[in-house]
Amino acid sequence: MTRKPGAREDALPAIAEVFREYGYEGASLALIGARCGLGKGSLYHAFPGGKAEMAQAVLDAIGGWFEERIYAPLRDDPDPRAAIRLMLSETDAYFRSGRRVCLVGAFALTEGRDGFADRIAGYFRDWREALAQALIRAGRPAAEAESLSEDAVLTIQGGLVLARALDDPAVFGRMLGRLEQRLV
Amino acid sequence: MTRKPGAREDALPAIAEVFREYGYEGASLALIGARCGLGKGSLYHAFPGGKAEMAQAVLDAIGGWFEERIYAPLRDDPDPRAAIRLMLSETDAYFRSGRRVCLVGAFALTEGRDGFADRIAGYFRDWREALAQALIRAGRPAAEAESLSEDAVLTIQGGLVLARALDDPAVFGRMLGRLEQRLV
DNA sequence: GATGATCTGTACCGATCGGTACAAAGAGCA
DNA sequence: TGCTCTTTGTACCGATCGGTACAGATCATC
Repeated sequence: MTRKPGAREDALPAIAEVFREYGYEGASLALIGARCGLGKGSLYHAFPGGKAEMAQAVLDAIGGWFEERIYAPLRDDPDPRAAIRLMLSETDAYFRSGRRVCLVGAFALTEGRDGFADRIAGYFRDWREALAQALIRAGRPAAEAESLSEDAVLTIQGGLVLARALDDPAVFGRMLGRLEQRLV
Repeated sequence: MTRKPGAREDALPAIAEVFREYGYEGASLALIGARCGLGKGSLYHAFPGGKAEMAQAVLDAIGGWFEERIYAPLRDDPDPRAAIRLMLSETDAYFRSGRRVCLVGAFALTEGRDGFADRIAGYFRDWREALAQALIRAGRPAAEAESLSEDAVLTIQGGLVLARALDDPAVFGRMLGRLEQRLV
């Protein structure tokens, strides 16, 4: 009888997009409801914890997506170089070649004291560790892999900030190109 | 008779800090007033345009600081390598070695449609251009200078995001170290 | 001290915030 | 068709939002 889990998953992408565009504070429930075509009743039925639960669910969904599509191959793919190239192409696709902003990064800059800090830190920590592992498996010394992976994760975030700030998505593409040279 | 300009300048650092911590939407006038010890009356006397004017004034102040301390030396210092090292040390100091967040970057991720977009874009464009000029004067080919300067500006922003997300300021220091290797 | 302009604290405005209450609507089962 | 439980829209809550009005405090000047 319970369609609840389905409704939750259906609404998540729209909610994520609102958070992405307006930030946590700027994303009002009225806006969220309008964007995913749900009244407050439905919204609070799917997310009894309100706005905070919506944000946590969105962060979890994003974390799950990256874990499955990027981190897991980075750790497990028998060809680590292929996994790294996959990471770059999936990253390019996910962020729409720089036209989309990283919600986790945006939350990191403004929020943090709302119980999101753990998820935010985990997202970046997992990314860095998975990439470091792939680099080591590709034959890099451990110290170099640590440094390179931190640099890569941070560079992607910076690329998103700058592409958005200059309103020039091409920044993101050029950054990915340089990253590929450094990584493979 | 008019102490207005003085009061404005005095309040700006506190206002900037509130915007830095809470973002534009999250920074309420009550919070701003409390933080700089000014009532709404004084606040609106100094900034008749309200919150938006406060934000613009803060962005202008930040832009002016960087112009004077970083961009101008980058363009004019007879020793471009020294100017680049100065940029790195001033950047480290300004962002408190990664403990402070870049307000311009934070605004770039969430806002933009409030008339701040020009100032935000200008801040990064000026930085990139000034650094490219220094690199060219230091003997780099133009194409390489363009690429390196874009990479540097974006890397600094990424370092701030990651340091904040992981709650680990050391990320910022390591990033500056790598940047110095690439630039000089 | 008196005067006139500047500055500031307080009260208040309508709008909107996140969140709750609840009754009507919808869906499965008999 | 009745019955039950889930789902939804709407009205509403107190709190707070950004912003305004304005009276009283403060100050320079004479």
